Amino acid sequence: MPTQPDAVDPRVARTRDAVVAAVRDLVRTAGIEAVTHQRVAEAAGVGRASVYRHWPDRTHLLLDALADLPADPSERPPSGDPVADVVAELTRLQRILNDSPFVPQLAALLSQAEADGEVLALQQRLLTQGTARLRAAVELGVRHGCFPAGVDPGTVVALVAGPLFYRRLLAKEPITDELVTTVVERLVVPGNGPVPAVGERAVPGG
Amino acid sequence: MPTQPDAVDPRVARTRDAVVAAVRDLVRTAGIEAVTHQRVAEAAGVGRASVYRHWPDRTHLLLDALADLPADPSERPPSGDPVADVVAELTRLQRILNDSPFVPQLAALLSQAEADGEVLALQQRLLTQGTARLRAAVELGVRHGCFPAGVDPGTVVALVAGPLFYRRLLAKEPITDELVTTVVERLVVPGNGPVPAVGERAVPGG
DNA sequence: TAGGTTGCGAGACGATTTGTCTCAGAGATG
DNA sequence: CATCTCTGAGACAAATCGTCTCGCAACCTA
Repeated sequence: MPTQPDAVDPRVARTRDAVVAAVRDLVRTAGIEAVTHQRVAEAAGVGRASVYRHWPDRTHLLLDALADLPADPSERPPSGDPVADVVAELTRLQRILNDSPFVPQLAALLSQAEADGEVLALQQRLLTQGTARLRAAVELGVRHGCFPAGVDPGTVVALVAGPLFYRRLLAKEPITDELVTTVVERLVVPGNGPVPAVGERAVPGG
Repeated sequence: MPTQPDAVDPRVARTRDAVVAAVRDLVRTAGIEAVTHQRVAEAAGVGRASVYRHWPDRTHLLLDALADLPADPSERPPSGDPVADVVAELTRLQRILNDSPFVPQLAALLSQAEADGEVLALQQRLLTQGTARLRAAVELGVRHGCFPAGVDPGTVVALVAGPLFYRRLLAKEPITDELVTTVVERLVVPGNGPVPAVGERAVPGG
């Protein structure tokens, strides 16, 4: 009978944190292959039985470690200007994707989702919640006429977010300001809203 | 001393083909995790020792199985019209990505590439050769003024190919003609070239 | 067709890994 | 302080890994 619903034995929290951190580390440095109860236990400085106790199989080990999107300290409420909000969201995505530890986790997640239903569900949930604000800004922009009408918002999201993921996941290059700028420039209906500079207007023209 | 440099013992070819097919099957149906010398041997109907003989480790097993991009029967030489060529390439990419067996392989490749240098090299090579014609069309289009000037061709490639990969790899939805059309519409400099309808340009009669 | 070569499947083998279990002790709770 | 509960250590069987050997059949060459 727990005195408080949220009360967690500090020992449990300790092992949990150590293990999750170790799994993330392993995914980043040695690939998803390396995630094994044994190796995780060693890396976390934790008994092997303790790992089995809390995570009966690899999937749950990965689920817990990949479940959190990296927190973004610079989150701001939507400004109401669709273009500015899309730029803000893309810049946020740029920062997250350029942050190196995240990419191997993402790749592992995608790969694992292809074969594991539970991981697939997690991946879809993360994608939905990660692109929620981008989608909101896009829908607003379509209504305001800043973005082309008659196009499925989901298509627009793919249109603007896709290039960033491509750069980082496929081409394995950092996402430049130029890419973000170009993506938005290409999207905005001409004459229907200036494209604000990303940071300091990265590329002045040529 | 082989009489001919290309002469391959039929027995070797037989096991090789069976094993490569089995690995592809395993990646598709059970995930990259399932790719084990043992399971591959069983699935291929081949002795375990034979698998070890030709593929000393998992990496080489995966390399050989993932090395080939799916052949595209409808490859046509570039028409010289940049817009038409970009559409043709994107349609080709659309077909390849919508072909389900390929996506799990791709996801596995990306994930593995994060931790394995050899796989990374292969992935980069495949990407380069897979987007070569798209890049050529893009560069031509930039020179002709159909596409915005002053933009890095690599950026443009990310711009048009990214959304397709996003749709399939992240959103896990099939790539619609609408997406392809919108991607190209958004790219072409207004008034500098009509966007051909995707449906009409795709496989004739198909 | 005959003879030497070579890859094959089968399986033995020790080492390692996996998943489960027990147990004593440290740490948390009240 | 007394009572739980989680932990680390390690035992244990089962499964897997990587290597090896062997006899056989398929292959190539003459």
